[in-house]
Order: sequence, then structure tokens, then C-alpha cells
Amino acid sequence: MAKNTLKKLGLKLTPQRLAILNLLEGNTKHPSAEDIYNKLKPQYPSLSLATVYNTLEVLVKAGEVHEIRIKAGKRCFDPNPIPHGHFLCRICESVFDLDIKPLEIQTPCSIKGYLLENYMIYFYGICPECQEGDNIKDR
Amino acid sequence: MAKNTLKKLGLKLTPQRLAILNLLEGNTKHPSAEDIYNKLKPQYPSLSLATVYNTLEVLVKAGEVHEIRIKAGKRCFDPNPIPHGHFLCRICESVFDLDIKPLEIQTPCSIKGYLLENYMIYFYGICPECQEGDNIKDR
DNA sequence: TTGTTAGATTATAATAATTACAATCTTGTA
DNA sequence: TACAAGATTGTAATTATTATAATCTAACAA
Repeated sequence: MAKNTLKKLGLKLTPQRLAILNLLEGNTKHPSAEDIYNKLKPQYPSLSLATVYNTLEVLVKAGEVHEIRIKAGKRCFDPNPIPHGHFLCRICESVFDLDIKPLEIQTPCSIKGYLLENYMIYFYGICPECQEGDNIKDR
Repeated sequence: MAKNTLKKLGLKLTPQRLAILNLLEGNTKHPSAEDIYNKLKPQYPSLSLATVYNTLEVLVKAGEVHEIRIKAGKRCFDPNPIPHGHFLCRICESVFDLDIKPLEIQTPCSIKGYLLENYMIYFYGICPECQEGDNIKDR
């Protein structure tokens, strides 16, 4: 629940933050900052893109939301706390969750000496829907 | 050899492209487009940043060079054709190669239905050097 | 309730990375 | 050597993001 998340982090409870958190909660679409801004702007006309960025920054720093760098020039955000991989379809440009378990990648031999704090696995290709009917032309 | 790479790809053999390819060959520093530009500019004063970007684009599309998206707003490039992982040190901001074998991640159960063309594994933390002497203050 | 204040929001400017463009130049080939 | 396709260049435009400073508001105490 968005309210509890903000309280837990010692942040002020503002309508903008609640709206952003509510939009993210359970969201598997991996929106960008601008996606979030555009979705919320109609309901919160005073909302600023800066606020979206600010809010995302604190949420990411607190580990409540993960930053996904699967696309070239644009970050997107994922509220799912369970470790998992991501798949970018090169046709529809959507990002999908893949439930890669951490154990499948645990402690690779060559990581000795490095203090591992986090990791990300990104997959690239074509999603099931875009494989139908040779949508590849849509590239 | 840079010359052969260009011929293989049907690209014209220009001094700029040769210089870029030679700089990349065996390079494990993961330079950005600007790094490459700055390195070559003294020797090739006419070199344009646009040419660096253009050349990198064709090399990446041809699969000769890999694009690494481990840092937030900046891409970097890796000529190593052998599949491997990357580690970003949050102190010194360097990117290191880690020889994660493909088999360690091969065909995860949940990838069924997705046409997998490529994948990337990014690790985050502190590199061996930066762990010495509590450099963590330098964050 | 009201007043206070730290912190949040806002609009806008600034920055950084990358891409687009059009003019000029060069490589590869006839 | 001449030509044409393709490459390079400088610059402008674009895109994503961060910085700034003025204004506003949530939280708390009186």
C-alpha cells in the first residue's frame, strides 16, 4: 500500500507520490518516467515531470522500485521486488518479466574479489505475440 | 584485423574507421563514443563525433562490437566477441569483464515462447581495488 | 485551529548523449 | 582519370534527464 511505503521511508505523504506509487503497484508494463507523467497528468494537471523523476529517484534509492536499463536511451521502472529477468521485444519494444531465479546465476566463478551488490539480466529477441504472422516486417 | 573486418562487412576502408576499429581491437576498457572520439582526435584532427557514432552503429548492427548498457545515461562498447558478463564498480565507475559462460544461464524455463536472440548480464558492486582502504567514502 | 518549517512541487533552464541533416569529400571501380 | 555511391564533417535538432529557484503544503506543535 502506497501510504505505508512512504511512511516507512520517512517521506511526506503527497497526492503526487501516492498517485505515482499507486500507478506502479502491481504494474508489469515497465513504464518510463514520461509514461508515468502522461498517464497521471489528466488526473493531476499540476503534476510536473520533475516530480515524477524526483519520486522515482527516492524509490529507486530505497530499493522499492528497480531501474531497468534494457532500452538504449531510456530507463524504465519496475516495482516487482522479486528478482527476475527482463525481455525486450525488438518488434513491439515491450519489456516482459521472466522469472529467472537468482540461483541460476548464483556466485559465478569469476566474480571472486568483486563485491556483488546487485545484478540484472536482460534478454533480447521477439516476444510470442510478435512471432505470429511474421510481424518481423514491422521492425 | 581492422581492414578485414571492414571488407567482410562490405564497408569502405577509411582512415577513420580503421582507427576506430584498431582502438577497439582487444580493448577491455569499454569506451564510450566520446572516449573513442577524445582518444583519436589528436591523431585525426578532422574526426567528427558523428563519424564515431556512425561507425559504432554499423559495427554493432553487424555484431562486431557489443553495446553495453550498464551505466545510466551512457552506452559503452565492447569488441570482445566471446559471451561474457560485465561488472560496474560504483566507486571508480569502471566496467570489468566477467567470464560468465552462456551455459550458466542457458534456456531458463520461463523463456519458452520467446525467440531469444541475445542477452546481457550486468553486475553491480565494488571492484577489488576499490574495496581496499575503505574507498567507499569516495562514493 | 493556526502557525511554522522542513521538505515537496512546480516551471523552466541547463546539461548530456545521441541523432538528423545537408554540404563536401573520398574510396572503389570502370 | 572520372564517376558515383557511400563516408565524413560541422552543426542543428532531439531526447532524456538533472539543476535551480520560487512557491506551496504536509506534518507537527502550540
